[in-house]
Amino acid sequence: MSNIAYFPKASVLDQRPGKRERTKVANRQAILDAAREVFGELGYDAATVRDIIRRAGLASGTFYNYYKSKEEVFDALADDGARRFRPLLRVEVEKAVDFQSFLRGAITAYFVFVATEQENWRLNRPAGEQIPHARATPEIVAVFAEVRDGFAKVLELEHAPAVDLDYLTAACIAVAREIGDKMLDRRPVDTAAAADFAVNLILGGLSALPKL
Amino acid sequence: MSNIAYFPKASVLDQRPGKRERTKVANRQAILDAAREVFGELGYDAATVRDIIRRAGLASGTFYNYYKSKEEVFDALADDGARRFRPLLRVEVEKAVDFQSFLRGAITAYFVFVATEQENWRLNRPAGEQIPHARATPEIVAVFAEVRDGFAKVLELEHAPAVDLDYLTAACIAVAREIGDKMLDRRPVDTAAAADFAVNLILGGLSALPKL
DNA sequence: CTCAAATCATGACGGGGCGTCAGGATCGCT
DNA sequence: AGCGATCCTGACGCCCCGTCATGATTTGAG
Repeated sequence: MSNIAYFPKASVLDQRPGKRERTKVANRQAILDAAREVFGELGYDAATVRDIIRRAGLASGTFYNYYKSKEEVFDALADDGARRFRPLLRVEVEKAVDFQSFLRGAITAYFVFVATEQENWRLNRPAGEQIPHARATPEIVAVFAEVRDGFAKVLELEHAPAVDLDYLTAACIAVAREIGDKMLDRRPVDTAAAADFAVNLILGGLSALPKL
Repeated sequence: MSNIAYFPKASVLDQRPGKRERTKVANRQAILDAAREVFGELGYDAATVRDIIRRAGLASGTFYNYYKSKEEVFDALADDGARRFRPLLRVEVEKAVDFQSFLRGAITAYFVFVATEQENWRLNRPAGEQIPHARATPEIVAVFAEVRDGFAKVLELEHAPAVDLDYLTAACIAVAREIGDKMLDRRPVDTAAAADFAVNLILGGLSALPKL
C-alpha cells in the first residue's frame, strides 16, 4: 500500500516503463500495423492470423497474448480509428451553435477523415472485397454518443420540438457512412460535394438537395 | 436443333420435369431452408457448411454440388429475399404519382416486409450476433435499380430539378436499412412510426420529422 | 552482483472445418 | 434390359486455428 512507485527503477537514462512494458506496447502496435497492411493486401476474408503475425515478425503463439482472434484485431483497428476521430468530432460539438452548423461541421469532418485514412493505408484493396461492418467497440459507441449529445445540444439551443433522437442519430450516421463510401468510389474524391448532399438532405430533405 | 422438348417424357401421371430435376431443386431448397435455420440458431459466424448440410439430411460433398461456400448460401438467401420483395416494390413504382407517395409506399412496404421476415425465421438469434452486409446479388442489384428508376420517374413527373440519383438512392436505402434495423430492436415493432420517421426525414428533412 | 520468480516469446501439436475425388447408386433414354 | 449420364456419398489431405510445454528474458530482492 502507501505510496505508488510509478517508475519502478530510476537510472540515468530513465526509460520510464520497464523494458517488459515497452516491448509489450511495441508488439501490440506492430500487430495492429501488420494487420492494416495484410487486410489491405489480401482483403479481410483471405487474411489469416498467421499472415498478420508473420508480417509483424513474431511467432504464431505470440498473437494470442494480445488479441483473441482476427476479428478482435479488426475491432481494435476500428476502435483506433474512432479514437482518432473523436477529438475532431468533439470540437464540432463544442463550437456548434445551431443544428445546421453542427451537422455540416461533423459531416465534413467525417468525410475529410475517411478520405485521409483511405489515402494513408487502403491504397490497394482487392476490388469486390467485403469489409465487415465495424462492431460497437467502446470508442465507436462513444462516437455515437457524442453525435447524439451534439444533436441534443443544438436542438435544445434552438428550442426545437422533441424528436426521436435514436432514430435521428442512426439515420444521420447511416447517411454519412453510405455517402462517404460512395464518395470514396468516385474520382476525384470530392468531400465538399458529398458533404453538401448529405447535409442538405438531412436538413431540408429532398427539396433542399444540391442541384446538378 | 429443331423443336425443343420441354417435357422429356409424357406418361399418364405427367410429372413435368424428370425426377432428376425435381430432386435437384428439392435439394437446393432444402439446403437453403437448413441454412436459414442454422444461421438463426448458431449465428452466421459459428455456423459451418457441415451443420447446414447435415440439417438438410445430405452428405457433405453434396453441398458443393449446389453452392461454393457458406457465403454463397448466405447470398442466395439474401437474393431470395430480394426476389420476393421485388414485386411489392414494383407495385409501388407503378402506382407512384409523386415523390411523396412513392417514398412512403416503398418504405412502408419494406418495413412490413422485413418485420414479417423476422417473424418467420429469425425467431431466436444470438444476441450480439454480427450479420454480414448483403452482397450485391443480381436480385439485390435489381432492387436498387428499381428504387432508382422509381425516383427518376417521380422526379420526372414533378419536373423536379436534377439531383444526384446515385447519392439519393444510396442515402434513402441506407436510411431505410438502418431505421428498419432499429425498428426491429424495439418492442412492439411499430412499422408505421418508423415509416413516418424515415419518410419525413427524407422528404422534408429535420424540420419535418414527426414530433414525439 | 546473484539468483529465483515472474513474465512472455516460441513453435510444435492436436483438433476441426474445408473442398475434392474416386466409387457407387440412381436416373434417363433407347 | 442395358448403357451412359448424372450426382450422391463419405473418406482423405490440406490448411488454419488455438493451446501449451519449454526456454529465454526481465524484474526485483537479498
